[in-house]
Parts: sequence; structure tokens; C-alpha cells
Amino acid sequence: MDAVYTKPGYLFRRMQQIAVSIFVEECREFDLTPVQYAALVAIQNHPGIDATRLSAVIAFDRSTLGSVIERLESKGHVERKPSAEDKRVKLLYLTRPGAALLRNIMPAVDRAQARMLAPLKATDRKMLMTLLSQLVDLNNEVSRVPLRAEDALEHLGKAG
Amino acid sequence: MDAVYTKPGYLFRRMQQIAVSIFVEECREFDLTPVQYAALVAIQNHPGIDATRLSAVIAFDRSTLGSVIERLESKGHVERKPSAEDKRVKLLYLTRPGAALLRNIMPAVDRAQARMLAPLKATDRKMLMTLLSQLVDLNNEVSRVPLRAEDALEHLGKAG
DNA sequence: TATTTATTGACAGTATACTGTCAATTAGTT
DNA sequence: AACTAATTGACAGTATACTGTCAATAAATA
Repeated sequence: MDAVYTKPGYLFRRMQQIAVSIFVEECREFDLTPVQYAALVAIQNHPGIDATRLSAVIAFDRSTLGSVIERLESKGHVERKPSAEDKRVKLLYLTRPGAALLRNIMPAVDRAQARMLAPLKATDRKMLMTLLSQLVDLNNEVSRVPLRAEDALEHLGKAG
Repeated sequence: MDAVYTKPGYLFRRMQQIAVSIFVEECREFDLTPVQYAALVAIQNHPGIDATRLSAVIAFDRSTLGSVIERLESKGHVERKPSAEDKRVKLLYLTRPGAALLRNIMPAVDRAQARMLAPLKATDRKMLMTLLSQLVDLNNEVSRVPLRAEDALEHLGKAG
């Protein structure tokens, strides 16, 4: 009867649910969701990236990313500029307020990340993160949008 | 630069993304999402449960659950019957085809659950599930809809 | 160079998830 | 019994996520 509650599928869903809840709570005053935060960080790390590459860098669906960027743009955190070389793409940049927001939200994000693991002992926290990192990495190709961190470097001419 | 990829928030989101992807892939022929599956199992275990209690049993948002049940009903897997005692509630039951579906989908679900953890060694799988179970349990009150498995027994007059 | 193929962003459609509100109804209190 | 609280299901609104399609454009190839 209790079998469901010990299965990985249930635990992963529930943990994600809790993690989002904590993030939103800690970052309420900044009005930023986990996804929006991840996108902002990636744009900061790769200024001038385009939407398709961004989706690979943060392992996001491209279809979803469009509306995420739209919201970030309407809040004034991000700018979209047409590329000179390729008329199809729009390059993404943080605005000055967007960069400031990212600096200011940092403590709240750190608090959120810490709270997610807070109930565990330090050694258990480390163990869990290690195992999850391995599992996510080894399962990378499974989802529709596998993580491709190296893609982000291409637009800087550092492709491998 | 790679800091994000080692943070719990990222790993939980990514793992959930991968888990859903695997589930949908393995269960494609049955046209059932993880959420719909969880709801069906809970209704099977607690025939005559109402939507509000169901949401507590599977740790789901009540608002979301409405449309989930609607879809299950339109597929013919679930029946909603008005309660005689309380005119507000609608009691949930599996249909015969719904129960059959649940029997038939079982191997696919088991395959999915196994695949999620497949890349890890057996001892690591066990360790990960143990740690995650603890963490989810200890963080239970955080999210909007904490798990209340005991709620499911009330409608059978077994409340504590 | 002309044709095919691939990429990019946009969009339509479905399915979770959440916040918040509402009316109908029930339960608890005075 | 009358009033108040709480519960229930429904709904409106926002934000992920996914599948799949499309036109514009670019790249590869015949």
C-alpha cells in the first residue's frame, strides 16, 4: 500500500515540488522563478547567446524558453538584439538592472539551496549531491533537451 | 562557472525532467502520465475517496487535480459519483477498464522506475533512495500540499 | 548556381503546478 | 434556530514543460 512513496518517480517529483516551493518562498521579494533565475545566470555567463544554445546550456525545452525570455524581457532584465551575421537569431544580453538583480538575489538563492538540504546531516548532504550528480549525468541523453554546456562556448568561437 | 550544475535546485529539476521522460517513454502505449498513474493507483487503494483527500494522499495541488481527474474520466478510467451524505463531494472510483489498465501498465511502470536508477550501482541506488526518502519526509510541511497518507483512511471510518 | 537539408524562432496544443477567488454546502458555536 | 467557520469543487490567471508544425533563413551539396 505504501509502495508508491518509496519509488524513485514519486520521490523525484516530490523533491522538485519542495525545492521550487522553497526557492519561491526565499526569493519572493525579487519575483523570480527558479527557471527565470537559471536563464539569467546562463545569459550572464554567456552574453550574446541565442535562445537555442541557451536551451542546451540550462537543459530547457526550446518551446518553453521562448515565453520565459519574453517574461524576463518584459520585466526589463534581458534584452534581445538581432544578430548581424544571422538574420534568424536574436542575441540575449542582461540589462544593467538585470545584472543588479542577479547580484541582489544571490543571498536569497543561497538560503534556498541550503534549506533544501538542511534536514540532512552534512555527510548525507554531500553523499546525496554526489549520487544525484552522477545519476543526472549518466542519464543526460534521456530527456528531450540533454545538457550541452559546451554549446555555450561556440558563439565565442571556442568550439571544440 | 559550473557552480549551477552542482546545486540541489538544478539537480532536482533535472532529475525530475529525466524521470518524467523515462516514464512517458516506457508507458507510451498506455497513454498515461506519471501524475495520472499516481492518481489511478491512489483511487484503486482508496475507492470512494473524494478529490480533496486524494490531493493529500498523493501530495498534489487540488486545483491541478481537477483537470487530471477530468482527463481520467474522459478516458473512461475513473467514475465520479455524488455522495449521499455530503452534497458537495464527488466520490471517485476506478472503472473496470481503469482497473484493467492499471494491471496491464504495471510492467512498464516497473521498467521505468528501474531505468531511472539503472546507471547507479545497487548499493548507490539504495543509498540515494534512503537519503531522498528522509529528505522528502523531513521537508514534508514545506510545500503547499504536504503528503497526508492517513487522510485517505478517514472515509473508511478509520480516522485516528 | 540551383536544390536540398538544417537551423532558428514562433506558434498551437496538451498537461502539470501554483495562487487566489467564489458559491454551495456543511459543521461548529452562540 | 441563527450565525459563523470551514470545507468542497470549480474556476480564472500565471508559469513551466512537452509534442509537433511552420516560415524564414542559412548551410551543404549536386
